[in-house]
Amino acid sequence: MGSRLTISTPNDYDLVRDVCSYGYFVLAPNHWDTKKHTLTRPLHLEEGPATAVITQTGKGKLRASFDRILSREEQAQARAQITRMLRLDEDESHSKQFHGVDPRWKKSGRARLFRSPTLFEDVIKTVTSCNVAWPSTVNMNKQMARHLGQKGCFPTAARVSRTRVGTLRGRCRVGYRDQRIVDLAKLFHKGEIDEAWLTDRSTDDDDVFTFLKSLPGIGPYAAGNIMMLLGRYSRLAIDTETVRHGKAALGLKGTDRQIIKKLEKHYEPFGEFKFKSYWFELWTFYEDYQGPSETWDREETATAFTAANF
DNA sequence: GGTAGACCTGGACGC
DNA sequence: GCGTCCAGGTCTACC
Repeated sequence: MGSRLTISTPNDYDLVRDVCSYGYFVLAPNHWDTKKHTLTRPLHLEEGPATAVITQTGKGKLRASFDRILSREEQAQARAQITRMLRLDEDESHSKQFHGVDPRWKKSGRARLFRSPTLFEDVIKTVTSCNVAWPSTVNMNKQMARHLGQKGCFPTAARVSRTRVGTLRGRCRVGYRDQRIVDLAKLFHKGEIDEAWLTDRSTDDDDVFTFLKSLPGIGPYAAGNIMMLLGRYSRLAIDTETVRHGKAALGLKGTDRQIIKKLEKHYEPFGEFKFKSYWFELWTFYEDYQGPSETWDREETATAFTAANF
């Protein structure tokens, strides 16, 4: 029997709703159990990998059960990673502020977007989502966890920085992203990505955006997406899905360039929460087609979430 | 500052 | 079952 941690959450936290809120929850090594409503996730800790099964035990309370005993230090590390992943740092007042700006989500309570236990994983997952259909993103993450991750964990920056580009391409099927992924891992491993500066509220959004765009493999879309993952929601991450959403859900007309301008204008009133307003609109559209997100299974989304199905 | 073409994978489609 | 086409965001070279 392993360690069990009780984790306090904001009162409005809902594990089912708040985990199943962004596509990364179905990407390896995350496993969402669609029946038991638990999140299983292997974490890198000081003495090696440990897998957590996270369940909601009541209002404001989660339980994380591990497959081995954790030291005191490891318990603190696990808490920190789970807090980041589940966005437990965004308290009720943050949700209320968002719902004040965009009341459409007040009833459902949607306010948080699932992310990864580390910024490195978020950045690599973003790169694997660029210029590919969703099934390839699913596969790249699955293969990286399988071939490079210790006991099924997502690989660390140190491990990826030592990996040959041919291995990433051949085994993990990342294609031309191979060199960019290794270069990003080296930057993280050498400590050249200053996470404290990126998350500091006094750092300007424009400066963060400019810095992110200077990283290998990160363009305007990826930088906008990583800003969301850093908790900065003042920008959109515009890709072909955004344009499709503008046409299909908002009825916008014109060339892609014109539609993008109209989208920027459409989301302008949501100010600091633009990304959330956009994302929950898009998410609702996906749920209308595929059913509630808590019923989505990784393998099913890999086949169901193709452009042809939208 | 704007744009064309290359990059790689996997799904869709035609035969 | 095989071959071909296409979608997807970033990067480089060029105007």
